[in-house]
Amino acid sequence: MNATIKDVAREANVSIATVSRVLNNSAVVTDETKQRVLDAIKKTGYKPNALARSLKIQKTHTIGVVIPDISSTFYPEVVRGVEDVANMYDYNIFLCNTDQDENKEMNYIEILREKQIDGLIFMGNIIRDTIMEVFMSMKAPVVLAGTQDKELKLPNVNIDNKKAAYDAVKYLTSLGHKKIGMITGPKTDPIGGMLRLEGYKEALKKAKIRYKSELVVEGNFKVKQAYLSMLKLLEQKVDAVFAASDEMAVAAINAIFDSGLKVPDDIHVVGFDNTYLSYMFRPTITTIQQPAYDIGAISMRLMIKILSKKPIDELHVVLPHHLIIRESTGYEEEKK
Amino acid sequence: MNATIKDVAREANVSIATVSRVLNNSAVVTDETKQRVLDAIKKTGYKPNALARSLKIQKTHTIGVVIPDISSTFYPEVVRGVEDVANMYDYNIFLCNTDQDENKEMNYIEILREKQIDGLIFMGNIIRDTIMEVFMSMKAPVVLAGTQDKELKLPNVNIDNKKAAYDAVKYLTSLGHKKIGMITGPKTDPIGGMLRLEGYKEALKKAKIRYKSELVVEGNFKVKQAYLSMLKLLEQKVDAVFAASDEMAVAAINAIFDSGLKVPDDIHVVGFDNTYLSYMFRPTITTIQQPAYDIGAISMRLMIKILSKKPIDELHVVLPHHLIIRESTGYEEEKK
DNA sequence: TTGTAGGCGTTATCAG
DNA sequence: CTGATAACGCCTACAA
Repeated sequence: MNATIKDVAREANVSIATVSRVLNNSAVVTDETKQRVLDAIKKTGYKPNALARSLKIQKTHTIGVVIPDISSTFYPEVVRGVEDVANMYDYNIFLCNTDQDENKEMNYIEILREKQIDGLIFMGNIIRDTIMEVFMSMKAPVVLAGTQDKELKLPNVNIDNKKAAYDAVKYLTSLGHKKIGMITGPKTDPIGGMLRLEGYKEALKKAKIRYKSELVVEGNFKVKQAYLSMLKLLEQKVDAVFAASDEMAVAAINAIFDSGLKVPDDIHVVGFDNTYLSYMFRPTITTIQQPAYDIGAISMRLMIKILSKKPIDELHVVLPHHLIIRESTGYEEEKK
Repeated sequence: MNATIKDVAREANVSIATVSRVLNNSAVVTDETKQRVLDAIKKTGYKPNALARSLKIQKTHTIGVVIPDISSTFYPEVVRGVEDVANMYDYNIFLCNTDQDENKEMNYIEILREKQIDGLIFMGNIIRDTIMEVFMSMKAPVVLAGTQDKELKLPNVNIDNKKAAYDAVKYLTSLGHKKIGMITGPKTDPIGGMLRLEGYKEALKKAKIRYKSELVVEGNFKVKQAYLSMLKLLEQKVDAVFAASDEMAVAAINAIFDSGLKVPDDIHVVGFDNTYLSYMFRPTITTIQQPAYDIGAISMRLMIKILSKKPIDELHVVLPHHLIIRESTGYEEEKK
């Protein structure tokens, strides 16, 4: 059995209150008794029980992190960002993978509430109404990372996805391309399916290119689907493609390559996310950099602020994105 | 304020004991009162407080997962494995990134103990003596995933790293290569630095090739270092290279390529881990598949068994590895 | 400066 | 079958 505060008290010949005091230096204790307590702690090998403490003070210093899938490309970075900042402020994180499954999401949120998390950082492309309801009724604050709810009621940190897509496609038009295809995320996804598509359309409009629906195919962020999507676009004889993720861009390039064409010689490709795939893959891929780590870190920072009830200047943080130009659009990189 | 068991009791006109009973159906309760309680729960929106419960029953249904870095290639998969199984058995996981830093490791383990985790799954190339000491003195069981302690005191799940390296290099010798280089992990790493090197040596011996120390360079699993290491090996005019990780293999290939040579035409390369880099990268990379997901999943399964005090047939699980032959050693893959 | 005692929200042991 | 009540380990007025 682990030693408790009682054991320490007995050992040091003081009351448990005194022990508690030196533990939290919440009040002045004589140097002498303090030392006795410290000795007793060492002697008994006492470790405070965070459960009991949390129960009493109504804080767990724990936050829940709900993500689609830690084994995908984007999320590990953001979780790392969350965790680093959390650690900095002595918070621990519960990690939950949902696969964007509604039941799992619900279930986890329920459990996290029961475990009395102090806050929740949520990721996932879509915020369902049912989930939104729970969020609004929770006492623990919620921060959305890399997503947003329709009405922007919840604090969130994101990039400007529409503008980012706009920048990507604009670059393509600036290169003189007229027939630009796009592989989007699922239609139901407000970000990868909608905002980025809007950016694409706007860039076309700006370049006075008429939008054609047959040049847009819906992907699901998976390699296989994207590969097939690209095959369809090839039938349309596109001369450039904007994919809503790097993974889909890679799949697209492989499809192009396997069809006997070359990137960037015959077709230009732009991805999204700047996952390390985009620079490890050859040709290296022009892409939009989303600051994954920062999205996580800033989300957690925002959470800390909310938890400490500090005044918050802005509940919706928009982080900068960058277009990174690489070989897949014909840029010659200098060798290291 | 959240409703507590008391509120429910009052609402249903029963004692808190009865409420607790229906909550856990730990004893028979009349259907009628049961219904009253259920109604009261719904009405009050009561959620049990897991903290209080855990404090009482001395179990948190939470396990700590300590890993080097969730944003690296290998660990996300294994964490996913852990989490899936944990979820299956209603456990939650605390995620902790250590960067293999001793202080961080110590610190996290301390905190996890205070938070009363039921078990700990630990990853990291090296098990320091100081850490080992803590492990032995903890009441929560520890499982090592993808690592092992020198004396094999702790339960662990791994592949046979020596045999795996042996298989990789043997394949290279079977291809007729005589001058085979190796980029290892850090020397202090018992697995990536030692076991895999041993396997390399043994395969050479088996092929009656004399071991030359100048053909072995120490890497640190990072891209940059490996790139430079490969440059050194090129001076030795190796005709094949075995890298202790895929990332290092990719770096090696890039170095070879940037030096004006080609893979597999001029030099063959074998990696380790079968991260998705190895099949997304072109040329695709021959590698050893380590079942990352399974390592995580089985570790957690082992943990569950230990926690439920079931008889355990084997405390050291060895999972199968596979040599996956791809383009980097001259294999012509069929196109999808 | 230190000690006493009540309570955080549960579960579990007794009686009844 | 149900209700008091004592823990679980800690914090914190309130007293002394």
